[in-house]
Amino acid sequence: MRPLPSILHLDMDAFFASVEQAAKPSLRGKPVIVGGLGQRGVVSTCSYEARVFGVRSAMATAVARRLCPNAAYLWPRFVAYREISELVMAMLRELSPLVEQLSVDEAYVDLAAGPYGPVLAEATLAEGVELIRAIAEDLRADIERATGLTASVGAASSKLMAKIGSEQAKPNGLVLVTPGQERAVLGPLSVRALPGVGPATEQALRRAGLLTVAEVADQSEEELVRLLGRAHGSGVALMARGLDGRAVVPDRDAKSVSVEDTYEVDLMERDQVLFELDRLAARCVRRLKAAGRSGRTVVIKVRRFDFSTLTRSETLPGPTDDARVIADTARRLAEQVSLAGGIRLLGVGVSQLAEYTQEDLFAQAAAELAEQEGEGGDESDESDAEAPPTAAAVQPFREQVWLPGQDVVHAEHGRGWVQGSGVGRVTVRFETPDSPPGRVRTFRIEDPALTPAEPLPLRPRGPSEQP
DNA sequence: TCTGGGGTCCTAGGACCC
DNA sequence: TCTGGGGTCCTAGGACCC
Repeated sequence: MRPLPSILHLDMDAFFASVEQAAKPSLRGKPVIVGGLGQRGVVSTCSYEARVFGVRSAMATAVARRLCPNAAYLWPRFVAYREISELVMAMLRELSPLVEQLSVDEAYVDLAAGPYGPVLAEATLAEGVELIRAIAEDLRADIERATGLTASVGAASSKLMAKIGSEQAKPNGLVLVTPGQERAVLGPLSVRALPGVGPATEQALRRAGLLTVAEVADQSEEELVRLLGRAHGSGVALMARGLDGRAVVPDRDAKSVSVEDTYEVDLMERDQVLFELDRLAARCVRRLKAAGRSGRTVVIKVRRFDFSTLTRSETLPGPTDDARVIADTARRLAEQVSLAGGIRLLGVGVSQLAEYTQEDLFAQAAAELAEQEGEGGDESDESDAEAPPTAAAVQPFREQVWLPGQDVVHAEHGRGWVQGSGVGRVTVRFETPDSPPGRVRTFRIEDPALTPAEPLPLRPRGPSEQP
């Protein structure tokens, strides 16, 4: 393992909720809960003020509402989060070309591969540690200046310890694990602190009387393989001893693309299921094409009323990105599944992805052209006739839907966000990232003066607003 | 109070081939 | 007439992560 703690793990603090507080001045210092707000929604992220009430990520929103009825409940604004994420990731890339992004708000950075690498290579342990500490603190300060958001950072000689470090640093902190201190830091922690140890592994270890990382580290690898299986057992054995030689690898190509929907009311009818599979297949194909990929294996996912979940898959002779082919395969797979009791969730995915090279694109375009010219309108007419009625055909004029948290602009009152809506009214708070907390006004939902808007960039907070 | 949506990796059994 | 081992691919399910 490397002699200096030159791997950083950066994690934005309560990311979605913090973005909302930065964008919406009236929510600063208040409990904010971001997630699905429907009957079957779950919490994505909640602010630290909400955590005091026991609210947690992945909790049913219905539970959160009982624990913290006075919080602000907001739908996620992914466009805004992605913009800020790109800003932060660009800052990380200035420290090293080796940036491995784990999610929208989390990444590893290998400082040894960047501009500080040569200096670090010459440094003593004490010098190196101080330089890395300074780099990490500068980074956190830069991120806060640029976005108004705080991040926590762990620095260590391995990914494992850097991640443990950032977890311990939260919120708004830095923890640097000095090389050699790994086992001392890990030992007292719960086994759950190890990445890859979830509820099932925790239970398996608990049945063997192992609760802490130190207790796991005292077991032989053979014993852990016996308890947890080949790959997982040896992985846990190494991690518990603080051993982790994994390299920081900049982002790999995706191996699958999938989309899924949980329905507010369980689907009972076969026709409904087939219709939804068509929509999901179309969405999946849009994402596939946007990524310039095609796939060979089509998977459907079905979750029943009782939460039991199954998948069915079929591997095609060659890769495709054709919506018709994928939808037809999904429908065929659905015929193998009983609908009794109702369907809560449907998903469509594609794996065994292939790169769509230029050649493939031309080949495919030529094939499509030949198909259209050769076969005429017959085939497409037929498949259109078989297609179920679309939502638009059934309900051509959908009302404007106003989601809590959504950005809007009013012709007279300017920029604001939707605080809530119901019974034909929508309530808007008029404020922007750099305004003081704003006033609330209520409109008819079809008020033509009110329209959806793009998110505003976050501005750094002025000194007077610093806590 | 009731469980999202997007992924990754691993395991195991059966088919098929040599 | 009975009996092989190994490798690869496909399918299904499960654990885990954010």
